[in-house]
Amino acid sequence: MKMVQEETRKGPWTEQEDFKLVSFVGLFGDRRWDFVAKVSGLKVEGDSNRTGKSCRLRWVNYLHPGLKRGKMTPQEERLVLELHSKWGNRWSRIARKLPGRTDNEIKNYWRTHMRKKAHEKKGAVSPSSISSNCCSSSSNNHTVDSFPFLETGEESFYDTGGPTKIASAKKIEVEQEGEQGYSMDDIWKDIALSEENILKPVYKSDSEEGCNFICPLIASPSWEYSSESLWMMDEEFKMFLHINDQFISRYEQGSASLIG
DNA sequence: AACAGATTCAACCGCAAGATG
DNA sequence: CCATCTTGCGGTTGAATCTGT
Repeated sequence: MKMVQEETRKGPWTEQEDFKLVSFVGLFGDRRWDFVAKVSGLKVEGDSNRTGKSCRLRWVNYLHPGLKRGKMTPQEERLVLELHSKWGNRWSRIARKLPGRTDNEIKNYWRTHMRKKAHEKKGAVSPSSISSNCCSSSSNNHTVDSFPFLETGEESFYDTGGPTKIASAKKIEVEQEGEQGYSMDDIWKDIALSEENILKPVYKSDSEEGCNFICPLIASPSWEYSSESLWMMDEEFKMFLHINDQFISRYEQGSASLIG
């Protein structure tokens, strides 16, 4: 209810901010965060509501279409333990091995895990660390070896081009609690629709299953870095802003009708 | 039902590395 | 080569939520 103070912390992101960010990342790709923050209006000149850094974080940890939500599976837990024993606190590196999970999430998980472990140790001293710990429960038929993506290179899941690969490795289901009036799923759908109507993008029609991954608005790798065409000049850019306004007003309508 | 303590998770910060001019 | 800017990473914080009493 009561939101965070506005002194140093900018506080939680609003749905509208999310929508703006998603829209502009779709247009410009998930690089150049400072630029995205500025053109989306999230970062106001002089004021610094949402820095590029902040936008990136929000995208990576929450808005990225490939994100899994919900609890870690026993297999994932085991993998985290395994990799952490190998690499230590290299969270981003570990996260690359767990498609759909972010370094932040893993980091948080680890903290929780360590706390639990510390508690357990209080009761019983068990040197049997990682592999025998937490996840060796009955349901755990998978071993680390069963993760096919372990064999692949360390392509970052955050890469916009990544989800396609991830989708083929593992179907990701996004759990929606349903408590949000306008979930990210809805936003993505909405964007996809808007896109069809307005932008006529290059669309991967063969990717039904991975609709969480392959949002048509996400800049495809093929043009993401072609800087000359991408980083357009004023007039063209104004066009984009105009289009985005349409997105936002569409969103606001939808949101308002849900909120009441 | 009410409270306290524990847990979860989104967000921020500082720093370092890489990119760019 | 150097200065500046941007991005990414790991650590930390604190509000929200859950759980036990």
